[in-house]
Formats: sequence, structure tokens, C-alpha cells
Amino acid sequence: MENQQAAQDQDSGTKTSSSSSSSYLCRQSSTRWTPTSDQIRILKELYYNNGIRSPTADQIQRIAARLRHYGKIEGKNVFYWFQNHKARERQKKRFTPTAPPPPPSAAAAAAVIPSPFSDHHHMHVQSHHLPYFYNHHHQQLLKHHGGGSSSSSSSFVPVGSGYGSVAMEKSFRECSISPGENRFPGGGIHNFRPWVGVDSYSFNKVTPEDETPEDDDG
Amino acid sequence: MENQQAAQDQDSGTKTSSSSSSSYLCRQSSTRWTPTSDQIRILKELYYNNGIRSPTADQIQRIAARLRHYGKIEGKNVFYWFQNHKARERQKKRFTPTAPPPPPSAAAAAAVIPSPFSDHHHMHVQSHHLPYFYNHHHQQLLKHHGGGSSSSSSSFVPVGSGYGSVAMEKSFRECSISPGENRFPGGGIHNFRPWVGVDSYSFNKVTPEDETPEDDDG
DNA sequence: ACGATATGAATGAATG
DNA sequence: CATTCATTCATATCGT
Repeated sequence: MENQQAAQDQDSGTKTSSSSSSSYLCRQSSTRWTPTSDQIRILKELYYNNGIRSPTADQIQRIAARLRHYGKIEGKNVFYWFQNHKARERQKKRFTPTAPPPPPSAAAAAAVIPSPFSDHHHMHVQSHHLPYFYNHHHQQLLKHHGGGSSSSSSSFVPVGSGYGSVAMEKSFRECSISPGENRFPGGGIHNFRPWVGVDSYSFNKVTPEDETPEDDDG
Repeated sequence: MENQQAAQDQDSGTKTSSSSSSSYLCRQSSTRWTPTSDQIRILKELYYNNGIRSPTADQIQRIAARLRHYGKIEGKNVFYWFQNHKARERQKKRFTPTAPPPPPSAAAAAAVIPSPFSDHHHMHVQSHHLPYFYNHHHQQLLKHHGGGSSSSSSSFVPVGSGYGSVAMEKSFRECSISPGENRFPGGGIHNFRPWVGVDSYSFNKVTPEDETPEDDDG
């Protein structure tokens, strides 16, 4: 799963199909980050072996810097990856009431815990035909270098220096095309994206549980 | 919906037989979940009659438990089904720019409900309903996910409301993070993105092709 | 058999 | 952190 195409996205690497003679010009220049196999491998290692679930800003920077050797990647990609990975694991656990793990109160249990849901990932090269024809545009991302923080963590200790708890509240997460003096006062304000502001809806999830599982809906 | 047939029942997907041995080395998870007619019927009932679009983990368990009576099913299947169903319906709506009389009231939402009772798609009936062209350019609708009703009540709820008034505007995504001068105060705890920090001074590109930030692990 | 479509599955990204 | 959306891949099935 964690590997669908694993294309080289650091450059305009044209994905060449190594199966059919048809010249499929698969697009990989999507807007989203397409992690490479190596990146996935490292991320998983950090996740399972190191037990990193919610890396701090410091860790994210370093991880992104390291993963950049294998392809274009930004800090936010790392952040999202961990967020998603953790969230999905939890989510899958919620879906399946099978084996509710009792809290062993052991925080050091950072072992390789496979997903109770599907720990297999397909390893193919997605060399198929084009699903449909689509016009792609080139979304060239800005190129920025990574920070050169020499913390030199050991091979096993967490990459983090122990920043503390990152609350990571709601902040505007992206797009700063307008290079203004966007400084954030220490008062603690919630920044909203200037280009959006119509997401307010009156409805809210009621989380109903009054569903009769027998014949109410039938 | 090229519905297959209710044959596999609780047994695993043995209906595939994998007659055509493709050159693909990986068959992923083999047979994916093939919902039975009863399962689909119930799912659609829950979707249309009950207005469940995004069931909570709690409901997913219950639904899966109930549907398991008609065949092997897991929580993830229910989850994916609702996710996909909702997404596809929205997708179809998106790709219908012609002759869609704009239903002003929520009553129109009920109009789009294709009568789950009469619409037994046991075989391949009603399979052709939309040409389903895929010539979508990168124009997306405004993100306004307000379909979080998930009302499991037996009462009929006007689901689907909120898809009418869309401005069809989208801002650029993936604008990279170059905030410019915005740097976070040392004592700041609010609104800081872990993935940024090094980009703060990215305005002054010192190394355009920098690749080796440091050695954290090695 | 091939192509197209329908649809399950996966995941990056975003919001609340 | 939970939930949702958008996009894409994978594949079963049908139409030709």
C-alpha cells in the first residue's frame, strides 16, 4: 500500500513502463508528494523501529532533510505521513473490534506492530494503461534547502532532542505566496488562510447511535 | 455497477480463480471484497434511507457486524464503501455541467435518491446511467464538505444538501512554504508548523542545490 | 482478447 | 487527534 508507483519525483523523471511495449507516458508530476520506496522504508523504520509517531518540528526537519536524498520532499510531507500513518492505524483499529489491545502501560514498547488490518503492500510498478486521458499541468514546487542542524543523533535514540510536547493546534498550514511580514505575535492567534473563509457550516455531526441494528432501516 | 452475483458468501473470494495469469508478480490482496447483493442493498439503504454518508467508527462496526450476516465483510470494507460511494456520487455531480436544473431546496436531494427499493441492481440493470467522461481539467470545487450528517435515525433526513451552491473556485494548493520573514518567537507555542522552520530563512537561498544538510543518523 | 467502466482499496492533504 | 476529501491505483466484469 505504501508503494503504489514509487516514481522518481525529484526531477521530471518520465515513468517508463517496464512491462509492455506501449509507451505510456504516466504522469507523476502530480501536485502531491509521491514518496519513493526508500523514503517509505526510512519512514517506516522511524515509525516502527524508532517508535516515532508524532515527530517534533526538529525531527521533521531532520527526517525531511535525510529523505531529500531520495527524492523531493518537504517537511510537511513528513508531517503528514506520520499523522496519516498513525491515524490510519488507529482508525483501522476502531473499525475492527477484534482484539482490543489493553494498555500495557509500557511506553517503551516500540516494536514492529503490523497493522491489524493489512500489513501487506502491493509492490508493483503500476505499469498499466492510462486509466483515462487527462491533461496534466506542471506544478513546480519551490526549491528550498534543508536546515543544517548538527544534532547528530545516535543510531537508535530518537532523533528529537526533546523539544517537548508539540500541541500543534490549528494553524494555517500552507501557502504563503504573499511574502509579507507574516509574523505571529506571541499572544497566540489563530491564523486562517486568507484565500479561504467559506467553510463554516451550521451542521454538525450528531454521532447518532440510535440505529437499531435489526430492522429499523429495513 | 457491474455487480457480480451473490455467490461467494462468507467464503473468501474464491470466485476469481485467476484464470488469466498476468505478468504481474504481485496480486495485491488477491480478491478484494466483493459485496453481495444483500450487502449492497443494505448499504444503499443505509446510505439513502438513513442518510448515512460518513458513518462513524461506531456505526461502521455495527454495519459490518450486520452485513457479515450476508457474507464476509470487514469494517474497512464498510468504511471504504461509504467513502467511495460518497465520493463517486459527488464526482458524478461534478461532471454533470449540462442540464442540471438547479434544485433550490433540499427536496431536490431526495430527488436524486434512486429509490433503493425499486432499484435492485441484482444483475446489471441500470448499469448505464452516465457516460462518465473523464475530461476533467484541474478545476476543483470549493472545499465545503458539509456532508457530515450521518443521521442514523429512522427519520428521513435531507441528505445531500450543500452541493448546490458552489462557487467552483479553488485556490492554489501546494504553494510551498516560503513565509519570508515570518519566524516564530522563541517562546511561541501557538500556530507553528513543525515542518517549517528551516524555510524561514529560505528567502535567502544560499545553496540552490543543497542536498546534504547534516548527518543525523549516519 | 481488448477496451472501457465500475468499484474496492490506498494514501496524501486538509480541516475541525 | 479525528474525520473527511480528492486522487489514484487495481481489478473484476461487461461490451465489443
